[in-house]
Amino acid sequence: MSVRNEELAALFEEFAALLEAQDVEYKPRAYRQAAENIRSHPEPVADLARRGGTDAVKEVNRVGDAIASKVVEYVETGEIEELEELRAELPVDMAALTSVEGVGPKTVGTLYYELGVRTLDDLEAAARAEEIREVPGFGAKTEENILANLDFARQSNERQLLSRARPLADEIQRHFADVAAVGRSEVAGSLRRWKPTIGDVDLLVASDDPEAVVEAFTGWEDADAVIEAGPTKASVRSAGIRVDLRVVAPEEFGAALQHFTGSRDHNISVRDRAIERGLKVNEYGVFDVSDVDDPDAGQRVGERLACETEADVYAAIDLPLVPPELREDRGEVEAAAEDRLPDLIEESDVRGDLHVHTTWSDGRYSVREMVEAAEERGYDYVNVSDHATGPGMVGGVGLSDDELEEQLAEVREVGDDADIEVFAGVEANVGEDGSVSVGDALLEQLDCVVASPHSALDGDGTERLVRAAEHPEVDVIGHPTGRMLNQRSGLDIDVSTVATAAAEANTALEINASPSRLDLSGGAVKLAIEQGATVVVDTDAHSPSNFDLIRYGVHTARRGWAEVGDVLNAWETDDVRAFLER
DNA sequence: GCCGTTTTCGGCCCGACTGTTTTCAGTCG
Repeated sequence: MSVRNEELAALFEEFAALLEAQDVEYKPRAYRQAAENIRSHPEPVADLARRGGTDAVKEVNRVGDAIASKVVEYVETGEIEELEELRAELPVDMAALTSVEGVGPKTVGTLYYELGVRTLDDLEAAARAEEIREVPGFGAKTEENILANLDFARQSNERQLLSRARPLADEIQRHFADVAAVGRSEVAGSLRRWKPTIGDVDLLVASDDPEAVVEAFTGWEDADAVIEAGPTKASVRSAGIRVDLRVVAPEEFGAALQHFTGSRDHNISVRDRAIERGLKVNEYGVFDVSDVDDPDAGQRVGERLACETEADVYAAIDLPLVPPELREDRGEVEAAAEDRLPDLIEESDVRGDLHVHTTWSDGRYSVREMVEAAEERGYDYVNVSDHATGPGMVGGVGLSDDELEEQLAEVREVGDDADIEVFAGVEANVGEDGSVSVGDALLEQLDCVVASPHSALDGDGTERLVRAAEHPEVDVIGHPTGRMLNQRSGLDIDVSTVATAAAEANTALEINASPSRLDLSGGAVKLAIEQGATVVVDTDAHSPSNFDLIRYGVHTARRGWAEVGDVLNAWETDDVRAFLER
């Protein structure tokens, strides 16, 4: 069983917290940044360690000799000696304890040394016994807050899917629409960057009367609890999701939006570039501090160059506007500086969907209904791709070759009546050995064959997907890793290897737009495109309303730097047909 | 611990809020 990036990231986050608890400076930040970059690395870092040792692991941004050798040590031995030593000195359940709102590494350290608190249960017992308020630097209020936040920490440490967070953000914005003090309001943070899962919802509001906005926010009917509320900033919990509000002056909205959209690492790159130019960037604007003795003397020191719009902020450091989806410190600042940012695909560029189900398998609408829905959306083409029977298909969902043959007749008939191109397809299963679960004779009759892994979804899937991609009748590899967000991480794949094979075989790699999948991920899409592969954004629709999920897929494609030319279903019908026939 | 068109040594993003304090540490984003 291979080591997952998530597991490595958690280790280094624990490392960072243990160091921070002991008042170590700077190292915690280095460990946290490394952890974050390992987590979001599109390929298993453990594989890098096995294949190329520390030098290969150092390819990960912000990972140097020391952390790389710890990765190798962990992959080889299952342990990191230094981490074990730190754990021995501070034997606490760091991840659980710091998941309590308001409890950080320093607090964990103090409560362990003063009261012997090691677990959430210890923490609750100490709070109930009113022991925490006796510790120097703590008081009754802190103790109450810990008790109030304990239950929430116990029940939920999952990140939220976009499909929950987006509608919640929309809901608050509707609430704000009736508040006179609210000027412009925008979603910021990871939600605006369309990360597949988000920790909280960040909202930014422009107003000359911030306190009225905070009041309207904390008084929002769906706010279950107020976490904090100051003059310009407040946080509430709603439906188990933390929502952070920040209110800024209208003339500083652009600088604030840039700041609160992040990512943290992107902003560090932006600030580094500003520092090179004698400038300072913060949430209030870009300032020329070259003639200022102490640039850190206040929030608005020096001559302000920009702040009204995000474009002004980037222009002040000689960059074009960087789209939010690219702001992950994956080379976008360098690309912007060299004027080679991609011309990203947009939702309106999508011309069809190549992965759609009907009542023939587990869809809830007929072939005709799904085709009509695609027509109504203004699509030029749609591929009917019901499940074939095979590995991973349970409960009689998948169709036999004979049944597929029957369905083919119906799809052709509907296609004859339709104003759009109707491709006859299938979603076949990729077996553990990379074989495809439908007979070649039938595959040859079909226009567009999607092949997806549905079983044995762990371990290394590279060879398996390469073999499927090289099958002459396969046109699309559906949800390549089979991951389900928050549930299973799916196959480990060497994206470059799979993408290279797919590019040579004229097989497209799917970006499955279902919010619980988003598979491939944005990082993997970027790698795939760099290898020359074509991607396709599909909704895997089981009903007409599912076609709306396309936006999650398009934004994932944008996170992968995809342009129209990279995305099969942004092409015209004839070009798609030509690709499928190759 | 990481990193380099100011550096291989000496810096490290930066500000709001809270609770505990008489000026600040910890947490969070």
